[in-house]
Parts: sequence; structure tokens; C-alpha cells
Amino acid sequence: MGRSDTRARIQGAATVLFRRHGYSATGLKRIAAEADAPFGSIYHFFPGGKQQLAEDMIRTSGTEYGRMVLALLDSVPDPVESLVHAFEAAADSLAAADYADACPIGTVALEVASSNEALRIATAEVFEEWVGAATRWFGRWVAEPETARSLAYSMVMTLEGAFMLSRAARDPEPLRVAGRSMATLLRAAIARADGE
Amino acid sequence: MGRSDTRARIQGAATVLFRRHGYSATGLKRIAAEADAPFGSIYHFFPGGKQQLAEDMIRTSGTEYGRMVLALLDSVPDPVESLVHAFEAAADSLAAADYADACPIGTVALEVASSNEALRIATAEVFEEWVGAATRWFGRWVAEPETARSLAYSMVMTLEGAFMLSRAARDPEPLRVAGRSMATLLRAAIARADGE
DNA sequence: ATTACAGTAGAGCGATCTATCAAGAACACA
DNA sequence: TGTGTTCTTGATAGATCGCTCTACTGTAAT
Repeated sequence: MGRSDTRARIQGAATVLFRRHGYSATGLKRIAAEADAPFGSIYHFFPGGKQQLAEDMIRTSGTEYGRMVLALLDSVPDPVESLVHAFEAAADSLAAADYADACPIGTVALEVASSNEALRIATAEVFEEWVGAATRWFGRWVAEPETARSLAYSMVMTLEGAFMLSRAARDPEPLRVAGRSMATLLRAAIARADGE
Repeated sequence: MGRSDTRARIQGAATVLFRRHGYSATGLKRIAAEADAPFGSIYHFFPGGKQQLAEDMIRTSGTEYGRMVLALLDSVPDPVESLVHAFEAAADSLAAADYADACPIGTVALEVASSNEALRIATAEVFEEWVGAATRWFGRWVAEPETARSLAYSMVMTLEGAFMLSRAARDPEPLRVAGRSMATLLRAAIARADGE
């Protein structure tokens, strides 16, 4: 039976390269080389070729990344502090990775939005998954579901935009600003509910 | 002297294609075809090849897009309403363009951030230009320069993130949420200044 | 031993990529 | 009419793309 980890190595290399350089700029030969796997093995394990490799990567690492962020948010009791802390952690880890590894699907999402329907849908479903999870998290401190959902959208969007600016400028500052903005947004939502 | 508009047509086609599909997925042959120009003319007008074409596009359409957004913000007197209105307009125009044409440099920015230093710097400088202009705009209603700059960062980041989610989901809702979030953020900044 | 199958391995296909090149067309000024 | 410059044009090079294909190796069960 399948007794090797070749498949996992291919998936791992694909995840890193797609996340770092995007879909079009990543070649299968490069994935095979980086995974230290024979080229043919890619098509053995992923008969759907490059697209299947990317779709698997989007869904797998998308779900995993969402869980990671949620766990990070749960690691600090106060939600406002937690937001600042989570964005701070993202800033630190991005800088530590030399501004290469940010959101696992952001780059691909923009690339394929108007040219590859299957991959576009995969990214959309991952984003929806994130927004849903974040809505439930905000729902713990904000009563109205609509407000919680707006905050969730804002958090995902701000994170994605901050990743873009931080990577372009090679500067963690945008991510830090993003965290403080989200904190302000949550405080405003809680204050509005309290005040009326 | 240069009496044809071939150069402009090439630049226009490059702008559309880079914005829509990104840097790697856009081929020079395709640009020439779309511009209805001979292939060789690309290298006549842009000796630096694909990279020069992209860098010109980033700086030119980046500056133009920034001016466009600022003009849009100035078209409504009340700043809070103006933010909502501007994001609403972005949502409408994105939907009208079948979710193809959003930020002219966002896709390229993520693609090249870790693989093409010249283009990375070009995108970073455009973002800095936008943040600077937006800081001056917010400065008209917010006294502290630091607060104005944070709001400017937030606006650019939120816009970029909202474009990503809206394009992926083919849904203008994220952009609308983004506008309301920015309005809340500005109201909070003004209220804090007034209250203390 | 034989059969069967999972995985390894990479040569090679047609297509496409960026970039170069040389020749021709159109225009200005003598 | 000559002459030089600007611009046009597409063939072509050389590399790389995603993908297919065939042959080979190792293991496990009959």
C-alpha cells in the first residue's frame, strides 16, 4: 500500500510555492524539485495535474489556516486585546519569514478570480468558511448577528489587505495598524450595544 | 517623430491584462494581440520588455487610480457619508465589470512581492503614495497626524481586502461592509477627539 | 515462481513563453 | 530625388510550460 510520504512532500512544496509566488508563476517541475520527488509522481498522486494540486492546497491549507487564526484569537481572554495580539503575532511571523509567507490563498485568489472558475470557487468557499467562523467568534461579544458578520468580514478583509501592504513594503507596520483598527471596530460595536 | 498611438494601445492592453490576470499569467503575445499591435513593437517602445511594461503600468495606473479615488472622496461633503458612498461606487463598478477589474496593482503586488524586487518596490511606492494622499484627506477632519495615517492605512487595506473577497465570491457585499466599517472608524476617531 | 499493483523515474510532445533580429514601410528634411 | 530616422512586422531562437507516456523497481499475496 501507500507507504511513502512522497505525496505529502509534493503537497507541502506546492503549498509553499503557490502561497509565495502564486499559481501561474509556480511550475510543476519546480514543485517536483522542491519536494525532491520524481516529476511523474505528481501525476500519480494528483491525476488532475496543476489545478487539482492547487485546489487541494487551497482547501486544505485554507481550513488549517482558519483554525490557526481562531485558536490564536482564543488564546487571549479579552477580545479587544486578543485582536491586537493576533495581528501583532501575524506581523512578527511575517517578518520572521522574510515577508514571503502570508495568507496561503490570497495571492492565488486574486490571480484566478477571473480566469479559473474551479479555483475561484475554492477560494470563495474558504473565505466564506473563515467569515463564518469569525462571525461565531464575534458573536460571543456582539449580540446582533449582522454586526458580528460585518466585523468578521472586516477582519478577514483587513488581514488580507494588511498582508498585501506589509509584503509590498517589507514592513510589519500595516499589520499592526490593522490590529488596532479591528480593536477600535469591536469596541465601537460593543459600545453601541451597551449605549442603547 | 512618434506619430502613432501604438504605444498607448500596448500600454492600455497591458494595463487591462495585468490588472485582470496578474503578471505571470499575462503573455506578451496576448498583449500584442489585444492591442492590435505587432509583437515587435512592444520591444520598440518598451526595450525593457515585460518588466518595464509592468513597472510603467504599476506607476502610471497606480497614480491615476489614486487620484480617481481621492476625487471620488471629495465629491461628497460629509466625510463619513463620503466613505460609504465611495465604497458603494466601487462595489457598483466592480459588479458592472463582471468582477474582473478591481485594483489595478493588487494582484501584481502579491505576485511579485517575493520574486521581483523592481516590481515589488514599484508597488510599495504606489501604496505609499496612496497612504500619503489619504492621510492628507483624513487630516482635514482628524487633528492628530498619527490617527489620520492609521485611518489612511486602514482605508487602503480594507479596500484591497474587500476587492479580494468580492472578486472571489462575485458578490459586492464585502465592499459595502468595508465602506460601513471605514465610516465607523472615522466616526470613532472624530468622537475620541471631541470627547477628550 | 508468478502475478499484481503501487510507486519511481525521466524522456519527450506540442504548445507557449520572453526576447532578438533583420528586413521593409513611412515619414522628415536635404 | 536622395538620406536618415522612426516605426512596423513577423520569423525565429532558446527556454520552459503542463502533460503523457513507457519502462523500471520494490513489495506482497498467491
